[in-house]
Amino acid sequence: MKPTIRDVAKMANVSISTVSRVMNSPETVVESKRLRVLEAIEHLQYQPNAFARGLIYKRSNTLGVMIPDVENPYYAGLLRGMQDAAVDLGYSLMIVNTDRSKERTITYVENLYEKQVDGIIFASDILHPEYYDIIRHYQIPLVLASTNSIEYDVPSVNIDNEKGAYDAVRYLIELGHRKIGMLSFPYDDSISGEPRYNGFIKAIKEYGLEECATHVTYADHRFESAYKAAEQLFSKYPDLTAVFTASDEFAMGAISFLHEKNILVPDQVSVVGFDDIRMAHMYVPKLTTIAQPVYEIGQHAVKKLYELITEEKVQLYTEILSHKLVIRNSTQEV
Amino acid sequence: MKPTIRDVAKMANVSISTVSRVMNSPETVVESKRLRVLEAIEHLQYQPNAFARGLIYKRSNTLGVMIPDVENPYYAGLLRGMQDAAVDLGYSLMIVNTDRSKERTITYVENLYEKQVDGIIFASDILHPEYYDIIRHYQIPLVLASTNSIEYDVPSVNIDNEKGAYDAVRYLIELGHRKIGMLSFPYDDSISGEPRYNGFIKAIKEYGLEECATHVTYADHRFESAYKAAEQLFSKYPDLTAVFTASDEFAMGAISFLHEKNILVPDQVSVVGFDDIRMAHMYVPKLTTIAQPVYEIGQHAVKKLYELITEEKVQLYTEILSHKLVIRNSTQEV
DNA sequence: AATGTTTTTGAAAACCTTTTCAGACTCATT
DNA sequence: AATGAGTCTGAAAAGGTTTTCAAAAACATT
Repeated sequence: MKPTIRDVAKMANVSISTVSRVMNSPETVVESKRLRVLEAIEHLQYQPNAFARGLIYKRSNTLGVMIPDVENPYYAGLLRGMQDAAVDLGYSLMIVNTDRSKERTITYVENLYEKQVDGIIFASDILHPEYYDIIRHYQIPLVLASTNSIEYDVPSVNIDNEKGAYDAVRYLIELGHRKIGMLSFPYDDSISGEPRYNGFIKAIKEYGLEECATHVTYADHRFESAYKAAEQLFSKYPDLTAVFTASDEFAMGAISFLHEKNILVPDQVSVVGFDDIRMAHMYVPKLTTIAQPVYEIGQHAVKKLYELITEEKVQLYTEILSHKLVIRNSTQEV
Repeated sequence: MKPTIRDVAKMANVSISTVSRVMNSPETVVESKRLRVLEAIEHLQYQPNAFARGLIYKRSNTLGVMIPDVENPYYAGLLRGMQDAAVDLGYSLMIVNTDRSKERTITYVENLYEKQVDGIIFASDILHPEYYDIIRHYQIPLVLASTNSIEYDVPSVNIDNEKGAYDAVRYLIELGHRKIGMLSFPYDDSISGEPRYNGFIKAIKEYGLEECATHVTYADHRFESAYKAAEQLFSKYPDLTAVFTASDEFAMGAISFLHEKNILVPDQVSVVGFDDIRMAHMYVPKLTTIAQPVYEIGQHAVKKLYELITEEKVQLYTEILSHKLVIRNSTQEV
């Protein structure tokens, strides 16, 4: 049996109130008793029961994290930042994979609510009305990480995806590339699909390369489909000298395809990715990419959630962290 | 304010006992009342409070997972399997990164204990006596995933690392390689360092290649240090035609190094990895590797922990899942 | 109609902690 | 020695649920 406060009290020969006080406001109990209590706690290896505490404080010191898929390396970095910040603030994390399934997601929200999480971080997916409604209804504090919402007024931490894409493409143009294609997320993905595409378009227009606007193929978020999309892209536009991809995984898909066709990267085709996942610098060639500060996004998201929980409001609603272009070996002058 | 069982009772005009019964043994309450209660629950969107329940059942339906580092892609697969199995069994997961730090790990155990997790999965690290003692003392059910313990009698799910390494090296030998090196984890890592090294040795001895036994360099678990280790290895033994690496990340480190030295893989040097992380088939070249059934390891670990929690014992103590050699493009005949 | 049996119900205790409140004790002041 | 102020302590209530137990209600049997 786990020792309870009662056992400690008995052993130290004081009331349970005194034991509680030793733990929560030790200065109010005389030294002699305090020492006895401390000794008893140590001896029994007593740890207060979080259920009983939760019942009183109505807080669990636990945060729910909803991400599409732990296996995606991009989220791993996010998680890492969240974890570290949570530990600092005395919180634990409960992580669920939504797989971008509405049904699953809603069940998980119910779960997290029942488990009395103090707040939820919803990461990297579209905040559908169904999600918003239920979280809203339960009145669970919510912040968005690596995504944002246009329709709803929810605090978020993200980067400027359009600007990131723009910077990537401009870099290619400045290297002298004129025939540039793009491997895009689906356009209806308003989080990273639409803005990255828009950034691409903006850059090419600005430099008068309107004809590139059609050099785009779409793929869902996985490597395999990026590989196929690259195949399509290059069969239609074989004279492309550069391609901007919506993620590093897409970049790898493209490079894999090109490698198989014996097209050299970067000698014949330059590729720039997005995200700067850990693997980006392990790849052959090392990827030139737009680095997202994933770790910071994760950290800031939990800090913001903490702020929301404790102050019930948040200073800075929409936080945009800055990306940067990391130049490695998958690009070169034309 | 969150609705409580009392609010439901009031609205349905019954006692709280009846409400509780509707939720836990509905057949014992007459239909008319049951319907009224159900309606009230629906209307108030009532969810029972997990703290109060936990206090009674002494269970949280939450499992603690301790892994070295979420960012390592190998663990992501593990986690995925655990998550899916946990959801099936009605459990949530609380995940912590130990960073292989003793101090941190012990604090986390205390945390998880306080949060009343029903059990702990300890993954991919050595179960130091300090860890074992504290978990043991708190009497928290424990299973090991992707690791095992020689000193202590703890249920575990793992693969046969020595056999895996042996199979990898034998494959290289059968391809005709005679000058084979290894990039090993530290030998004092008794989980994957020692057995994989031993498997290497076993294979080369069996084929009379004793002189290869010295062609080994060591690195900690990260890419960068594998890169350096590869540098050492090839500067000492430049005529190696194949190298077996203790992980896919190591394989990538080796290939990166070789690529930079303009040594072609697999044309001049064959490389075989270990783990088959998701990235392995995205790499250029796609890695030949020993595939661990990570997803299954995760799943089985959760199931085993569940068994341990509910039955207080476990059928199969040490579970060894089978690996397989996946032949891709980083190896070829000599 | 009276009795016995079974089903259904609600009151209250239990789980473990924190916190309020009032009483006991200490110490200083007259 | 009596009073007052201040410090320390323990009893009890509260938090939300499940479960036991006894009472009430429903039904069946004579």
